[in-house]
Amino acid sequence: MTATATHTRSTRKQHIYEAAATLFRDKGYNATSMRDLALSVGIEPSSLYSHIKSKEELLSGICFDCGQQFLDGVRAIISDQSTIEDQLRQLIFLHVKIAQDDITSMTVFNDEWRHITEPELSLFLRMRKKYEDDCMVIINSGMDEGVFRNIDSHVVLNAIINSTQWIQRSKRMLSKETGVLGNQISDLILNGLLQDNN
Amino acid sequence: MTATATHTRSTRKQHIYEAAATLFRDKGYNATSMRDLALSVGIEPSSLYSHIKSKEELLSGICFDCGQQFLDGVRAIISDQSTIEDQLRQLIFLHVKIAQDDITSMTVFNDEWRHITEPELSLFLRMRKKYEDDCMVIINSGMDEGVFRNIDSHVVLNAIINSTQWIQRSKRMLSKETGVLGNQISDLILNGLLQDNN
DNA sequence: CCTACCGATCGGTAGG
DNA sequence: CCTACCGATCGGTAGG
Repeated sequence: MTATATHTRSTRKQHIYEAAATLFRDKGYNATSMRDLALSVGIEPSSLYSHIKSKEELLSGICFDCGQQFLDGVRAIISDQSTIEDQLRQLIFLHVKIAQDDITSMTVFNDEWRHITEPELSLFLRMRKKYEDDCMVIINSGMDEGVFRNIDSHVVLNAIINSTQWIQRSKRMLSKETGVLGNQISDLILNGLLQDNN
Repeated sequence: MTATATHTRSTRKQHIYEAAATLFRDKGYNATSMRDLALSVGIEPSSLYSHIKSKEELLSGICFDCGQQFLDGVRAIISDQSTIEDQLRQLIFLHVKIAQDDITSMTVFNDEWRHITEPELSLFLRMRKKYEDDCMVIINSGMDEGVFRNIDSHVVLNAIINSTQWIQRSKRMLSKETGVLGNQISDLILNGLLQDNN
């Protein structure tokens, strides 16, 4: 629904966004120059400005798009009426899937968002907070129902979010099947590392 | 043991390193100018070069120091002869402690190391790899002994490393007592989120 | 530790 | 989409 949402971009604009996401991922936002980007797209640096307003617009556009993917995902999970354990599994799968499929957006979303400036920064942080709150609903429900143990919910939230964040940097994990990897991470978080001593 | 190890720095040099670590943490390496740093230290930009060789030296120095802390820590854990479960707990405590105590170095170590250039970059990556290998020794021993369940050890390693990484960005977690927070994270990773159904 | 200064590079604009 | 170009800022050096 944002002004820069994917489906409203022309093909060329889309191409520029994807090249920018790749460069931001590899070199970081500040280390990527508009000349780097132009070279990667195959036009002169000044020609970029026929398609985009500024370098900053690229960054915030990428971050908002990725954030929207997470928001849509968690809302679909909450509204479908599975068991709480299953919802937590789905939440982990959502993270694994986005990390594997949308690798350029994901790294920028995780690492480079802090270079967004106001007023977009506040909007972005609000979006991120809304997402975390939605995740918290699942975690807290599980504790209320007695399905989950009573651990500081912030610790749990961050364990989930961060246990999938490194995937994007590991070739080994990117090529792993989403279902297998998702189950391994879910299993670790839900059942723990210790062998059951029955 | 590195040439830039903390104990070999003069007080002024030390002051510059700490100011740099804080700025790199807050704005990122590329967005921090030597003029920013000079202002923070209270001298003219060019005067910085009486104490340090280059901006890059600051970055790699900070990263190597933090890496050394981790290496020393994990080696102490391995060489002391506790149970495997206890060693894993100590490993998580090590991460919590460094994240809470050495907050400026830690963020730079986690986020900004990729701006190190060769030949230091290779050295840094080798150091990081050595640390991960040491951690793997603990995880794999636990699985061999049958104490830990058989989960992809890379998944486990990253869950541990990343489950403590976010601490540095949370005021709430920085002010929490190390022992309490360390136990909560250890408990989650060792026993899982699910309530035992006895 | 300072003044003075350098070449390189930056994001972006004018005008077509 | 290009040529030509701008003011600002960068990391770093010379010389004292």
